[in-house]
Amino acid sequence: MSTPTDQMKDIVSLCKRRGFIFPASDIYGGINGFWDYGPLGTELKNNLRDRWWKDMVITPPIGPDGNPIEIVGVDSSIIQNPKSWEASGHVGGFNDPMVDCKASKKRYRADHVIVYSPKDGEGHAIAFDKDAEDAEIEKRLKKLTKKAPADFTTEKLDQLPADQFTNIIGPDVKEPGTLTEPRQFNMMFHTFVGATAGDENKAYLRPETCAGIFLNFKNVVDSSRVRVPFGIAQVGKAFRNEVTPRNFIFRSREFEQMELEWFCEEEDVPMWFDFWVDQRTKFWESLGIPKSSLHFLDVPKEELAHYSSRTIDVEYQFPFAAPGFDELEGIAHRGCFDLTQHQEFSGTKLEYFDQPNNKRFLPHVIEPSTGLTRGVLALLCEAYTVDESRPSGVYMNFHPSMAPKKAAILPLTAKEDHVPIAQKLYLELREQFNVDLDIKQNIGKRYARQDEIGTPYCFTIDNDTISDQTVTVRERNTMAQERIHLDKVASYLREKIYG
RNA sequence: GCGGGUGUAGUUCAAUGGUAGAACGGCAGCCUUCCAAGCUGCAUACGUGGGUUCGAUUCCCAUCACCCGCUCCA
Repeated sequence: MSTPTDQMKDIVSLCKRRGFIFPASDIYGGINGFWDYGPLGTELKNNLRDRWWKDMVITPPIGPDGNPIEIVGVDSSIIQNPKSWEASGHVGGFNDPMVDCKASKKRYRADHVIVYSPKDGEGHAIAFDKDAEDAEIEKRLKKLTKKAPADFTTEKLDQLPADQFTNIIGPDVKEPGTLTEPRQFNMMFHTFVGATAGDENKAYLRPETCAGIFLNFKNVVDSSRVRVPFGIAQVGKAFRNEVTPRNFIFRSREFEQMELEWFCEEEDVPMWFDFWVDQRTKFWESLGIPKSSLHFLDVPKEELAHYSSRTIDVEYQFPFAAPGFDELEGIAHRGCFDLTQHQEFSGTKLEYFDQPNNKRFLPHVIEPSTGLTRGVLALLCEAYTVDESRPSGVYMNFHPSMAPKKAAILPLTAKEDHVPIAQKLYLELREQFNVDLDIKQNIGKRYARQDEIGTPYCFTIDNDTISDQTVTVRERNTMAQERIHLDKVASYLREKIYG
């Protein structure tokens, strides 16, 4: 019986064996939280990225009014003026000092620990979690110090100097001195702009791509003739110093996002929100992710990010999450938080002027934001199909439009008669499709190899090809074969991939 | 960051205090008219760094990476 863990291991090793994904810096022993994309993984990732870009920017969906909606793209810098991250809330929210307790092995946010210090300076100070009940506090204080709450002053732990920590009894222990010094956990990678390193030229690698969209909102409006409602799309790398990178490329420290910021009027938010949830669902389904593998989580109010009043997470049933789901995409109503913040911090007016109605306002934003690299992982997991009955034992059931290789051209033998025809077909097809020409070894071995990298079609040239100009098409999932004319191969492929 | 586990070829595994084998995969060739056939040959590994030892892939320590459980995931 194959467990979800086994399945992830199998997927990871197939990815390495066939050149989808490698550990980054592999020959140096790797580096935690980073992965490299090999020849096939790069094709797969590009296919997903290009399809998203096409669906957003080149052929955006038809809106509720029957007309195509308007979306333009940008490609912003990974490093921006550091003030932009103060405005977005990342500098404040991403830098929480944490303390560890050596005895209880627990970790606390320093500002979430309340310390009761005795007013008379006698005895130990007692620490509590910020959510501790009054009765519980009173009881524990009495037990440990025989004093009442009124005999103490209270402060947050991050307000106290670290040299006093030796006198503090941690929230989950009975002896003092088990709390470590507060440590900064910088979720944002930082770097320095220019040759000298110092606080005055400190900068950050973006922890999300969307900020670059908001920073360019005015430039796009001024230069592109877009009118609300409209969207700005961006694909790019983002970086987060995750505490625990886990689950292959699911949570890595360098990853890639595909984000759309949809700017609309506040009163239209509910309509557009539903519109985008629907559109994004259709997107994943069209790539071969069945609705049954997806789950839609209306994020509870208390778990919403600081900027959002409503978020729906589109979750996928990753093997490591089974029987649960984990986040693939988030569709968030960000209100006008970002434009408001950037307007305030930058001092630049970002209001949109609606000329026909002669009004100025900050548009509200719906943000469908998905991890490109998480999407790749979902495609890999979904495609991975065990089939003991075939030589490879497994095949990758990629949707033809996502498959790294669309077809393989295989001369049945390496004899002189078959190879030239195969080469000619290959040279024709590669102008339109990413295809392989594979001449060596027996045909079964070559089919098996293509199965394992998820190539949906193989065209085989045999003696009949010489006499009647037909080739065998071998379909990956069914292994069924049919003959079609050489002239029809390109249109056949086009129909299967895009039709 | 904590606790537990693992680390031998590209992959999956084996053996061993006296420097390593297999299967599959890869490459080259023979043979092949449709699913890893058969035959021949070739290449490739003890994560890294210390220590113990005459000698370490094996024992010990550290480190790194991966997996599981916590923690974290704005």
